[in-house]
Amino acid sequence: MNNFDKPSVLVIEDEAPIRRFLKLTLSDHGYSFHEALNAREGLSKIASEQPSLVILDLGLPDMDGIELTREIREWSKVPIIVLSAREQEKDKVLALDAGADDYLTKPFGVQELLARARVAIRHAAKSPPQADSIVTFGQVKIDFGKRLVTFNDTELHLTPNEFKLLAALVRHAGRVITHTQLLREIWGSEYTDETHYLRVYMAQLRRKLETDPAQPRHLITEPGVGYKLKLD
Amino acid sequence: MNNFDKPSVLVIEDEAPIRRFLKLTLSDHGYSFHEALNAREGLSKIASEQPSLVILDLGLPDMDGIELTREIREWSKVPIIVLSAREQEKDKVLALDAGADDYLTKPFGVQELLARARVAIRHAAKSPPQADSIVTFGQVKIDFGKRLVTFNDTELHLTPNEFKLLAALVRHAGRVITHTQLLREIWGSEYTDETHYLRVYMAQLRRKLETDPAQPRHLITEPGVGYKLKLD
DNA sequence: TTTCGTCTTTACGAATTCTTGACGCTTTAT
DNA sequence: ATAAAGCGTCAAGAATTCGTAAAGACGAAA
Repeated sequence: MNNFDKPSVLVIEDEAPIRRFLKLTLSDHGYSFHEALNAREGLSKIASEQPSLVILDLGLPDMDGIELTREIREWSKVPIIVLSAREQEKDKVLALDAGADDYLTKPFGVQELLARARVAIRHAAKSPPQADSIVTFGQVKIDFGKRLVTFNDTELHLTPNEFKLLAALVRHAGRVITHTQLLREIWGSEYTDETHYLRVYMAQLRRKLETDPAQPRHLITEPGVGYKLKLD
Repeated sequence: MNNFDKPSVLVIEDEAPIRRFLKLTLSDHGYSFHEALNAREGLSKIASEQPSLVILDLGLPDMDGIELTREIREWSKVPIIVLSAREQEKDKVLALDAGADDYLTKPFGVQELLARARVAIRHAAKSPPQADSIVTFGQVKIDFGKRLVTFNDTELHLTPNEFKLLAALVRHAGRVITHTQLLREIWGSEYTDETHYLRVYMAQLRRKLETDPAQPRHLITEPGVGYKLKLD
């Protein structure tokens, strides 16, 4: 659902090693990662994070995984991939019929999981020709699905870094994001000291998106801390 | 697609015993059954029978199953479940990225196959009906049914790769598609670094489809990201 | 075998984007 | 008040990415 730039995955898994493993592989492959340690937390995070995919371990402490699948399906269409140690056919049939979209037996291969994740997300993207997630502020409109930004309804061009920065700001709209956090999200964690980059790119964004770049109304500096995007 | 009475399944499989076995089980479980013994026959029966699901064996005599999957996906969204004796992860990834919706290793359980068939058909039921097979932009007209492209009403010839690239662009018309995504859809997931392929084929497409190839109005470059097709 | 069409690979100039440093302004600390 | 630090702006050179043509590789058909 979160159409900004990266697809996001919610992993519901109580075993820490597998969770860590999934976090690494998924983050490495361009997914933003969220986690829940039990069914209850999983349900609430599906609602709050709106992930584009749920990966769900059947053996959770507080609720049967099949039951959880059914609960999710009562109100959400988010793709679900079930992981399980159980290889019996009966389990697979139950999970799939409960509403799961795929079923993988542990141990599974990373590449296969990633490929099946792509299939699940591809399905979801095609389903209802859902409206793109569009964010507006001032005279600016951002269509993340089309990667299109308009100012006063005239299309304008953003470079990759400009767009990534804008996306990061939108992702955390309304709140302050620290320099470190922004640099990590856009350039990677080796660049957390290059606050210089932010100054240059914020200036470029303001020049393109603000009516008066010298008096920004939306791309706000939080001195000594970071930046924030004011919507409205 | 045949939503009226029974869902129909097309099995593309050269080994007679498996074919017979599938025929029995599927018929027993309320599916109407069609069969094809090779890839060529499979392609033509998908067009003529419009099945609601294709079950496809990778080891066909006349064409690589992965390639067949990709060919089907150029013009059809019918759900595809791949059967294979090969359990290697690489094969699964290739098939799934080529457009298959699921992958089962032989020997497989009947109940599991049936459950996965239900999932596939459930997905298809949710997605919107087949997209229009004729697309126009500028002076270009594309008829996907006939695999025919005209410029100013004069027919012009596209090579297989040119056509695949164009089809991928049309499939995502209006939005930016990343290099990785295009390469994955056209050449497969092992080619995601060969961005130079895109450059030469985009150039060839522009030469054939744009009035002024140096100033493209429809086949647009998004520097550092990918390409997009602007209709209108 | 040759021929033909297509695909793959290479090379290089052109275009775009990124990085870097300089400079001046403002705010904060001393 | 002065110094120091943080910020905004600009622009030049570096680095990357693109477009294009053309040559070699490959396979199918004659």
